[in-house]
Amino acid sequence: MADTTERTLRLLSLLQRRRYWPGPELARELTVSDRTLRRDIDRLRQLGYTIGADRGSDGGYRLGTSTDGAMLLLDGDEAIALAVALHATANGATPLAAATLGALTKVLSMLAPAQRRRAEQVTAATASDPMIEQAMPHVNVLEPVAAACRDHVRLSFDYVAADGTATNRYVEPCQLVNLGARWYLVAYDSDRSDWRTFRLDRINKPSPAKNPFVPRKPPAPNLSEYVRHNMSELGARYRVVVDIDAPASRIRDLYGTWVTVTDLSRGRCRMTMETDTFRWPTYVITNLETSCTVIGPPEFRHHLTDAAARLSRAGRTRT
Amino acid sequence: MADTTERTLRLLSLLQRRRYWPGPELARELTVSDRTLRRDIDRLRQLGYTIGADRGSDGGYRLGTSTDGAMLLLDGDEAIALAVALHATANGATPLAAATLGALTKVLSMLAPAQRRRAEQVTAATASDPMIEQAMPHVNVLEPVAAACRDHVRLSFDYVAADGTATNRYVEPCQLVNLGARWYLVAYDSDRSDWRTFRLDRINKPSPAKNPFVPRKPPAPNLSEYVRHNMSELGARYRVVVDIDAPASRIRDLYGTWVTVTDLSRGRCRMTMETDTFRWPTYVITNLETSCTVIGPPEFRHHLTDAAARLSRAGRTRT
DNA sequence: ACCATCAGGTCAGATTTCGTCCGCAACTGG
DNA sequence: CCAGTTGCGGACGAAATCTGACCTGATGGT
Repeated sequence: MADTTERTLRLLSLLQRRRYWPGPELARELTVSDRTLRRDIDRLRQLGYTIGADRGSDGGYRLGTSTDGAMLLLDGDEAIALAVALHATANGATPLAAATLGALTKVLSMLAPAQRRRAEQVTAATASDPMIEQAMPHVNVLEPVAAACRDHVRLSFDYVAADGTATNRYVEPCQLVNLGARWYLVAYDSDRSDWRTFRLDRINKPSPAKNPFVPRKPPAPNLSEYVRHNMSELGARYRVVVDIDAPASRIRDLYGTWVTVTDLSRGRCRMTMETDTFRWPTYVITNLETSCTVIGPPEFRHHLTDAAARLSRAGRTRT
Repeated sequence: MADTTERTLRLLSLLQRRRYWPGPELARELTVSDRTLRRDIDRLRQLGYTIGADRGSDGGYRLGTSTDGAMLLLDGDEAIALAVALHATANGATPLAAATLGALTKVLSMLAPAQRRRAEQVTAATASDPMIEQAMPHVNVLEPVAAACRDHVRLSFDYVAADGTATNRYVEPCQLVNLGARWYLVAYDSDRSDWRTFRLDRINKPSPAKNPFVPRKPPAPNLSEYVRHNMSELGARYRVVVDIDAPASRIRDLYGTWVTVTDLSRGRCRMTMETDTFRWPTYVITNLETSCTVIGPPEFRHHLTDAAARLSRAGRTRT
C-alpha cells in the first residue's frame, strides 16, 4: 500500500510470474483502480521494460524483453539455483567469464547465510557429480575475493604457500584467473612490492578493506597467459604432455581454455596441461577418438594402461 | 528527476555494483540531498534489503543479504551469462531442478532477441566443450514449453514421432521431466483424450495459448518414474547395461539422477542408462576405477574395446 | 576535542499520486 | 454491424507524498 515503488515492484513481480495478465485482474491484485494500474504499467515501461498489451475482450498485459538494465525478481530457491548454476559454470566459458563472475558475486552477496549454506550443500552434492569434481573454490573465499577485484579494495588473507609455510598477505587484487581446474588471484603484494599469483584454494579468511585504491597497470596484457606461465611453480602435481594425431586448431577449439596446444609437423600437435588428477586428461584422450601418444609423465602412462586394461576387461564377452 | 521509484532502483543498482558507498557520494550520484538519500535507503530497507551502515568518518552503506523476495539488477552480459549457466545446469541437480527451471524461464523471457541469440551461441560453443555434449533442447522450445507448464496454458506444437510421422498437437502441459540426456514433456493430449509424453527435441514451433486451464491430476505421483518407464518406446538408441563391483548406493550417490541402479548380490550392482552416444557411459566406466562388466549392447562392448586399444597404445612407451 | 558520518524529527512548500470522470481505439463474438 | 470488453490517455481536484532545509543525537576515527 503506502508506497508506490513497492507496488510497482509487486506489479513487476506479478508480470514475471505469469505470462499473461488481464488488466482488471492485476488491478484487483494490487488493490488499486484500473487507472493507476495503467499508470504503473507506464512507469515500468519508462523503466525500460517492454510490456505488450492486447486490447479487445480477453486482452491483457504481457511482459516482454527489457531493453535496458534489467532486473529480476527471484523467490528464495531461485536465487539459490542461480548461485549454484553460476558457480558451476564459472570455469572455462571464455566469452562470458567476466560476466559470469560478476553475476555470481552479485547473487552470492545477496544470499542470506542460510541460503548460502544451502547453495554450498547443493554444490557439494553435485560436485561429486558426473562430469568433473570441480576444484571450484569455496564460496566464502571466491565471493569476497572477486568482490575485492571488482571494487578495487585491498585485501588481506592468510596464505599457505606450496611448501606449507603460512603467511599473512596484504595485497591489491587485480584479477581472478581461471585455468581449467584451478583459480588464481593476480595481485600486487604491498608488503613485498611486487606482483604475486595466489592459488585461490590456498587462501584463507580473506577480508576486504573499505577504501578503494587506484588500480595499477597489470603485469601483463594477458593475465591468463601470465598465470599459465608462472604456474609450474604454484604446484600442480603433474604436467601431462600428449602428442595427438590431429591439427592443433581442432584441439584448441575443443579444449582451448584448459590446455596449451602447440603445433607439431604434419598435422599433429602437442597438448600440455597442468593437473593434480588424471581423471580429466584421461577423459580428454578417451574422447578424442584419434590416436595419440603420452610423452609424460610416467605416472599418467601407468594410469592409462590400467584404465585400458579395465576397459578391455569390461568389454570382454561374459564368460 | 521524474520518479522516486526510478531513483530508488538506481540506488539499489549502485549498491549492488559496489560493495561500499560513502553516503555523500551516493547523494551526489543521485543528485539529491543527503536527507532524501537517507529516506531512499529507508525505503529499500523496508523493501526487505538489509543495508548495513558504518558511522564515523569513512563510514558508508553496504548492501547486505536481502531477507525477502530479492531482486537482482543485471547489466546486459550478466543476464546472458545467467541464461547460459542455468541452461547448462538445468539437468540433473535434483534438489533445485524446479527452481532452476523457474529461474531459467524468467531469465530467458527477459532477454532481448539479440541477447538470446548470443546466449545460444555461447551455449553451442560450450556444449561441444569438454564434459558433455548436452542434449539440451533449444532455447526457443524450452522456454515457451516451460512457461506453459508454469502458467497452466494450453500448448500447440508440431511433433515428429519416433517413426517420422509429423502431427500437430494441442495439449495441456503438465510438467517437464529431465532424464539425464533428454527432456520430456508430460501433457494431456486434448485431441486424443489421454496422457502423452513428448520428447522435447522433437517438438517444433510451440505456441502457447492465452487462457489458463484447470490442471488435471498428473497420471502418476512421480512423473520422473513415469517417464522413465515409458521411455523405451520413445527411442533412445541404446540401452547400456553394466554390472559393477561396487555397492548400488555408491553409484546412486554419484550418478543417481542419470541412470537406474539395481542391487545385485554381494555388493555388486547393475547400472542401466538410455543413451544415444557412448561418450558418457564410457566416461562413467573409466572414472569408476572399479572393475565392471558390460552386459550390453554389443556395440558398446566394441566401443570400449576400441577405446581400450587406443588408450593402451597411447600409454605405451615411445619407441 | 574535532570532524565526518549515519539517524531521525519537524516543517513548509512543491510535487505526485490517486480515483473518478470522460472520449477514443482496437479486438471478439454474435 | 453492433454490443461488449479491454487498453489508452487527458483533465481535475483532493489527498498524500516527497523534498530540501533545518535541527538534535549518536557513533567512530584521528
